[in-house]
Amino acid sequence: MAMRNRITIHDIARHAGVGVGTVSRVLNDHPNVSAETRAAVQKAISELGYRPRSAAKTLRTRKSLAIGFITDYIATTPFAGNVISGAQDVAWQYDHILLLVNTNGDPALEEAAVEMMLSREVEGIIYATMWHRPVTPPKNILETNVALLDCYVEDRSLPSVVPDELRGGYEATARLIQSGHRRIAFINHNIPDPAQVLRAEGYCRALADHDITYDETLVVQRVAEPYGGYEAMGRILRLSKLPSAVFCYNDRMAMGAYDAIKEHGLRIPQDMAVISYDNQELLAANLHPALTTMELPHYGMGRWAAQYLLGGELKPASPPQVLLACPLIERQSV
Amino acid sequence: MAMRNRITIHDIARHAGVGVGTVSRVLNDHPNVSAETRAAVQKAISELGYRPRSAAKTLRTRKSLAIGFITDYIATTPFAGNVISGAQDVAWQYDHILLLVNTNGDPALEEAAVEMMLSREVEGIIYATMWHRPVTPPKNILETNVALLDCYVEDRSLPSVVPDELRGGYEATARLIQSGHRRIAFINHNIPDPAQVLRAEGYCRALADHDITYDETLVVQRVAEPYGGYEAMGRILRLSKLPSAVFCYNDRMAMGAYDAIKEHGLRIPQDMAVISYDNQELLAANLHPALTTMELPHYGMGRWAAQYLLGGELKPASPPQVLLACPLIERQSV
DNA sequence: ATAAAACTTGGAAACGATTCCAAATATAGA
DNA sequence: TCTATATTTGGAATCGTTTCCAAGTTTTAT
Repeated sequence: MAMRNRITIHDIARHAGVGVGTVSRVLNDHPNVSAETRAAVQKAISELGYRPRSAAKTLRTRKSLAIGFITDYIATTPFAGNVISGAQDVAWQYDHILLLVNTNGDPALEEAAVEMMLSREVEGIIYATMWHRPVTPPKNILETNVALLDCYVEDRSLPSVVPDELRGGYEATARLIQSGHRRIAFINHNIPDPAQVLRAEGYCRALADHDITYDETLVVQRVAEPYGGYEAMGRILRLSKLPSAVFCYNDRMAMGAYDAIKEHGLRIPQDMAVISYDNQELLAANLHPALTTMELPHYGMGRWAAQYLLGGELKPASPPQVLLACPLIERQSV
Repeated sequence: MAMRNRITIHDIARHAGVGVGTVSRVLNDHPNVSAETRAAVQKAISELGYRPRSAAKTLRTRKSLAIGFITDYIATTPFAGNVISGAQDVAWQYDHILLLVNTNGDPALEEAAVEMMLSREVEGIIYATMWHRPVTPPKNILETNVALLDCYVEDRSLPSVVPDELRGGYEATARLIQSGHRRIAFINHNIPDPAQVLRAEGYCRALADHDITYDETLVVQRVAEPYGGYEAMGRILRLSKLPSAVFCYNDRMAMGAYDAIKEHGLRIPQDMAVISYDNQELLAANLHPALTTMELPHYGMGRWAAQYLLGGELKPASPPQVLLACPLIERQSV
């Protein structure tokens, strides 16, 4: 293998009887090359099996046709593939490639990764986290363009794309109300993070908009795992006046809630409707009944970030803070 | 942002009062540079904020310090992160970066991706699939080093790393036998693929090694989804002589089997032990009881592939076909 | 037919590193 | 002290493109 390809643009030029400038011109299809010349060069290229050396091009043009992608916990989440896929799809569309580094959240590694990417003169860097939160990226990242994905900096000084949690919380709740539910419980995460507070806010606003008074006994917070959901639901089911629906912070908690509901002898959705957040296919589609849930726009965020970096629009003075909608995935639990 | 860094090795040389060769030498810590000179150069480097242009280095040395990573369905599987993480960890250790392209199985895109990577003079390419199967990679991939990951070519002409399905099937079955089970059902996928046939083979051998006669009524094949597992288990539970344990093709089928077992009024593991394959955390850890399963060595395959490409050992004449063990993850279902 | 404008073309210079060679300097051995 | 050897050093050549300029050719307008 690896038979080294030593053919250069000069060989092509000689073989086609033209100058190197001309070869370069046809390679980059510049105008102002006569049809015959172009054909001759094309022929030489295919005859000699020429392959351009991208390092030489990058050196001369200062464009690497690459964007960096730095992420934290890629291995521990099923969402990673979607965001990478989104970024990759648009990168490819612009003839760019993704330089990927996974850091496991190690700041030293992050900084080294950025340094490596700067050396490679990337067009920009996507800094992605696997759950929505504020971050402080290494400062050297400011030497190129950045797009924060599923995260943001507190002072909003960097462009960012995150899920529209508030609207998601609102719409989930509204969906329940629309089905006739008036007494709706909310099982939330017990640690404040953007998703936690914004979904709660959405829940409240939806209630208010439909003249349902907020009942604090209906919202209970636990750890965001199935057993947390189970506990929370258990508590709710001990209430004297039961709700007819529940909105869960995520699919994992909903999974636990399912168990509690079933153990309590209630049917889903007839006796208790359930809606949740994340759309972890594996889980949501396979629970009984299948779980209705708000999807996190991972693919879309990937696309947005790459598009922002490569789209070439002037970067506005104040960095955009984009919220992407979380589509409702209807299944059987409502 | 993007304040262009125009400092080169020549600026450093001038500022430090040395020649460019010397600067290069300290940059690559070659021996034969006096301590004072080295210090002076280091000083100049940090004073001027020099950052090497990797394109120039690559052009001259023909080493890009990068490896390609081509994969098919990255978005649709929760395993993608693990294999990328494995590859990335060793790539980084060798100061290399991953160039990632996701192709969704499109052969034209695959070929274009390889071409791009060849232009970039990668050290080698990892060609990874998301489920174990034979493949035929684009021919141009042969112009560099390749490592096939979770796949192989029929004629075994390319190095490959895959899970040791046979041994996994054997050990899963043996684990059940070790717990005293003698009548063991096997719910398998209904489409022959390497995992399907090899796990079945492992099951058979384990039985044979423990003098249990193979009973074909105990093995039933269905689609590899929860409902397939449910159907299969239903069929098994209608047998006049019930097994006391079942080995499932994957966690998803096991999920369906759980439902059937519970509906039939049996307890897991007391009345029916369950073991399966894949270790999809999200599922396996959250079923009740938590599922004992064989883990697919995704991280390990990622490491192996990158190590093979970068390790620098002479490539043996006959390409290695590596089998990686699938560790048993003990939970509560056996 | 001629001048002006528009296309084509060749090839030198540049991008920024590494590598090699020859020269300069230091060290050791006698 | 002087030569032989080892260590340091500077700088030209090189990697393979793109870009620019000047020159040559064609087309158009008058």
